Amino acid sequence: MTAFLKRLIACHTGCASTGEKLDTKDQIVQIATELIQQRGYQGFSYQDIATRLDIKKASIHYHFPKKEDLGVAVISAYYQYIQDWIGKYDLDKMTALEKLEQYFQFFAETALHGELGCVMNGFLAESGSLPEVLREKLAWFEKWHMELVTMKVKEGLEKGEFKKRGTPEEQALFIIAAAMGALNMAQDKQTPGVYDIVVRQIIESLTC
Amino acid sequence: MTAFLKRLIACHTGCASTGEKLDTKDQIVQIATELIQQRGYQGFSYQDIATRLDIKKASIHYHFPKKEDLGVAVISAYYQYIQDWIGKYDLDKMTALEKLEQYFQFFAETALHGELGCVMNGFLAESGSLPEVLREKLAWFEKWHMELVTMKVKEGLEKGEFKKRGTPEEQALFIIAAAMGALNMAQDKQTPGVYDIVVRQIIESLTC
DNA sequence: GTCTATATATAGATAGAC
DNA sequence: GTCTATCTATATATAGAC
Repeated sequence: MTAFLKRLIACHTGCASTGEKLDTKDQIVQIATELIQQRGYQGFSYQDIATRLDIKKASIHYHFPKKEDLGVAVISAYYQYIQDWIGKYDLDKMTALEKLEQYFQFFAETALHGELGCVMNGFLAESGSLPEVLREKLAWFEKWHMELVTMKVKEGLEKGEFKKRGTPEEQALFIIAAAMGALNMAQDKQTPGVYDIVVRQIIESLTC
Repeated sequence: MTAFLKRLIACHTGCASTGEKLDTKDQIVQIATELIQQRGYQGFSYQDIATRLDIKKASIHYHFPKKEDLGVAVISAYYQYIQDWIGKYDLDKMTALEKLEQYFQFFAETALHGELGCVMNGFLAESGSLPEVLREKLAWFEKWHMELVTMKVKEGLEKGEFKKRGTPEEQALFIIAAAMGALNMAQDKQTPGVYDIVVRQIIESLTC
């Protein structure tokens, strides 16, 4: 497990006892991530973070002069987090389906299995009022995200594990949309286990 | 076409020429809906609406004393809008698939086929900071939404139009998640036609 | 029903001391 | 790197005149 992952999980589970000391800058990114998942980008303030860390707002401006700098850092960290997660596995020994299941799993863990929303949704839902630099970073992430899933779909099709429906890109789009939508729905706590249910439906529709 | 639908579309297409005069209260709800789709609930202010209508903030407070009152009204209007839409059709003569396609179509129209995001996502993505009354209204809407789609799935299963995968509720959850996710993804303008692509994938996975 | 005026709180951000 | 102090803008909301 990578350092950032440890930190993210440590924070999500109560900010305690990983034995690893975090510097303030990382802690800020970590807390901002969580707040964006709960409230969206505009829904958190430097004061919220300052209160949690028991420091002052001005200290946060030292690390991230503008709020959009922090927003960009959150997306970068999230990207790195996923890359690290993937790096943990021996991809050569896995089937395409196992790789896709792994994808669903880390997607779920970043949201604590529905306790929090999808990080990207916290930005996307407000994209009409996001600063340009954030919209660009968001587009950059989503492009990479699409490529990641498209690769997995292509592999599954080549190996005959997945059923072909439209182009691989279209199937990837469908997978991402369903997974993101499920994480978002999980937030209103109406249907426990939405995410797992939706993931099972996606896999079934891909394989049989 | 119902009055509200006319109004909503009129607003979305430039607030002009339906021949129908709207009262201020309806116009406020209309504009708030659009702003929530673009920026989320916290992303718009009474000032934004006042500027568009060329009135003062205080006038909006007359109609909706608190912002959460306006938020609740937006959800109610959206519910009514969908009900009215459904009422336009002769449901007896339609197949289950046609009914589902109709559902996807009005879902798309409320978001101008991807020009705007999903109304509910504008709330859901920020649910961690929503006033209690709004969270309740949101849950009420989503419960109804689920029942609506579940009914359509059940009908399709009974008629043999849809393939069974898990329970009808699980299939409905999957359909809603994918559709909502697609509308949200459409906002970053990266992949033109995401919504239509995803809808086609959903239908294919249901029927073959 | 809309206005002016105002209250109060909080936002993002900067300057400069330690 | 964190602090105090402060600036400026804007948010939600209310009171009372027209």
